[in-house]
Amino acid sequence: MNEQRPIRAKSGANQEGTSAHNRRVIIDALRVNGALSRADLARATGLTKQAVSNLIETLESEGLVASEDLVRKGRGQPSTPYRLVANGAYAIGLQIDRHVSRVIVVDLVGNILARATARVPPRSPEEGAEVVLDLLAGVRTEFSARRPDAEARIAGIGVAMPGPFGVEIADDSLWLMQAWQSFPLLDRLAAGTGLAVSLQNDAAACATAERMVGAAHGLDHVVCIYVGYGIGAGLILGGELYGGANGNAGEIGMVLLGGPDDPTPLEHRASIASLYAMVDIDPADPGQFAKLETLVQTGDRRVAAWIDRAAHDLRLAVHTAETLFDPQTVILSSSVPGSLMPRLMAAIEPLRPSLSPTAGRAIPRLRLGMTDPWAVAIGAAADPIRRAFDPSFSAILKRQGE
Amino acid sequence: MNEQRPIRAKSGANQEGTSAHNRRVIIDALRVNGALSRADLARATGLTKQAVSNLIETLESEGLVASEDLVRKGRGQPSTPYRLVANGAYAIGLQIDRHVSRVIVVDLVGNILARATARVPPRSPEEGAEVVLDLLAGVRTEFSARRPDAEARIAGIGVAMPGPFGVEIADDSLWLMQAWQSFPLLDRLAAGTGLAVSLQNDAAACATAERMVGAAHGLDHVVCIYVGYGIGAGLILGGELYGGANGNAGEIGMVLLGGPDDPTPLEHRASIASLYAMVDIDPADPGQFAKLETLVQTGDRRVAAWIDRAAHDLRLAVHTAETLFDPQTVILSSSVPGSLMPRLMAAIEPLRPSLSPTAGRAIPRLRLGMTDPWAVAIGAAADPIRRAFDPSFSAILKRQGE
DNA sequence: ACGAATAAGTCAAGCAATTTGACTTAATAA
DNA sequence: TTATTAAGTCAAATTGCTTGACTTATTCGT
Repeated sequence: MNEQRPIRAKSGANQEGTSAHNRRVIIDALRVNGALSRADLARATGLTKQAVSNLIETLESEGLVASEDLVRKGRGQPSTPYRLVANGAYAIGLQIDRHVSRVIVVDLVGNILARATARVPPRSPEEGAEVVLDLLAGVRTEFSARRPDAEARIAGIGVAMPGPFGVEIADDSLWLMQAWQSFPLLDRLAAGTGLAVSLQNDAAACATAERMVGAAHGLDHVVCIYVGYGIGAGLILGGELYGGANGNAGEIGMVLLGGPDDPTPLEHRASIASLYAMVDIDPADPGQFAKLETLVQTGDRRVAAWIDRAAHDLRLAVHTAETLFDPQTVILSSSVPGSLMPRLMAAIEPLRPSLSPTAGRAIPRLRLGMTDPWAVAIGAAADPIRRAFDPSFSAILKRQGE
Repeated sequence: MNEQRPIRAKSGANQEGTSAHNRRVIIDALRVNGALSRADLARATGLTKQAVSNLIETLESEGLVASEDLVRKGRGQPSTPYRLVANGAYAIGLQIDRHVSRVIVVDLVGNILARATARVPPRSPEEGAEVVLDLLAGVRTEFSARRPDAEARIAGIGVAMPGPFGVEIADDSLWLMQAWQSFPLLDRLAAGTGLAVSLQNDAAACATAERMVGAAHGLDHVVCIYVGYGIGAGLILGGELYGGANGNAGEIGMVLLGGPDDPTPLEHRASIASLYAMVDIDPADPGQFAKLETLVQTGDRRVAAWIDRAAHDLRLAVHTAETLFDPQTVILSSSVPGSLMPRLMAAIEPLRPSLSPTAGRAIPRLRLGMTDPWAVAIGAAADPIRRAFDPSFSAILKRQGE
């Protein structure tokens, strides 16, 4: 009769958790608002002046915030604004894409301090891991030389890879990524560097980047569509990145569009993979973006056709995202620099009417985010910072676990 | 130069919040697991034995939990399990649908204690409000007579209406609901009853019901598709109901399906409204479900055709929901009793392959939830209980606001 | 030029709630 | 019969927010 069914329960909280949360709330407020006085912070967070003072004192002693010049504004004692210290923390981002790996180092505010690229040897995650570790070591050495004693301030390594994770798909273009996924890369990286390592899909990384330094700055309900070699969406719901039950939420590339009898995944029409296939660009070619830009600028018919079809499908995808997530805005980000994405944006407009309010909006329904090969790497690097410094439910609780 | 841009910040937390959270965590654990000892609770929540003991003591003195008989299991002192007391709290649910209003009273555990129905006079929310208030008063009187001194234990009134909210839609079938929405019903109810009143859309209410006593019990990532007169989805993401930026998240009825050139909203094919239009049933007819059941049982061709088309679209909708939300399961609930929904379920299967894992699942990808005209009313009533007793991020924070 | 008003920020005691570690109680296993 | 194991209590310690009085610095009004 001794049923051994595990007991399911949420985690409790204690003072330590509230304190940690309040710390994060202050850091978040400073990131979103730039510089604030203790009194401002107290009003904005609902904490007492005293509680804020204590926290600011700690944060200042840790080198995470610093005061600026006194500000006189009307009657009363002048206030002392505080601001995040850029080099209060660093993080490393590692993007493993289908044809290239990128490593980047950013600071607490999102400034890029170092970066490096390597081509991933195909058909062998083992070899690839070596390459990636070398790359990391190189960047770290370079970074450490420029900023001595900053090593201790590295919050961790964020890894971003194309999703979905843990799914067996009969799509030949994905086999390489699956090999990477089944390879214990995270453990290897953690062992090889001594840092905390976390994994997310590339679209989620991009959303994190947009939230920290981009078009989603300060917003709490955002769908960030990322057009990379594939296509996916990063979800910020209620102020937190949402990953779903298995970390695969937002895999918009697999959403089926088109006729009821022959639905095709969005990814087949609106990914860079599909564009490259049409214009015969090798995705492993380092000069790919220059070549593409030339085609775009010269008005290549195939590019125009791709834009048309992708825009058509994306218009529907934006509508679906608005309908299901009811976000403040939808962001269109991409790994492709240059004029392709602005043109794609223009082709998507005008949007279909949806339940998204149109009157009196402060933010447009659709905004262009980063168009940068480094977007995902930046987001990957932003992830350890987000984990360490952003307010979140799980950060209050005793037993962590996102 | 005095920029008056408002400062944006999240809310801080304090001890009161942690304590409130821990209370909720314990209630939640008891709801999900049935009965647990203090030691069990301590292990499951991560709190210390002592903290749990203190909380249990309070909860017991408030009449929210009660001890059961000692349990001897192996060595050591026997444990005293505690269980939620059903009549520790009550809540009132009010569903305002297009042709009918329903009021229901439930207890903390979800038992139904009283209910009543009224036809809503069309074309006049003012009159309707009177009817609804009368209905409420009647039910409350009846309830109070049966359970004296329970009045003080009513957690509030949950109101559920078809969404979307705050949107101007040029759809003649919705004008009545819009009139209701623009009418200050909540204030009127609060003033007329002296209770806290909250509003949500019907699909969200249904999801709340499924989570409290139905197919989503104990799950934290669920999409609950509700087939009512219209169709919508209630979203439970990360253990909390998700409403989006404007409370309209999950309006799956407005998702466009079908050919790229003539996309039609899901609602046009997979709502009971569309079925009734095909089989000439009056949605205001009290005998509607009996009539429909007869048609279903006798194998009416029109019903079969509706099932076919609805199942086709729903198969796609389930796929989209799985792809975008990555839930543990999708639930199909409905206001229609009888054999229609089981048949619709059967027609939807087999599901399209998606990124939702298939191997080693404990829960099926798609489950049938409630098929009950009272489903939404039950969920509406569950909402005040959820607000008062379920753990949530906002419940920890100083300044509430979901 | 001066006092009143206003606002930022500090000080020190108070308080609420969890934690800690020792202790008591009650059962089973050897 | 005794050792072991586990539930639960007791009381002091600790943490971190709150409270209310106080200090400091500036502008406004006369």
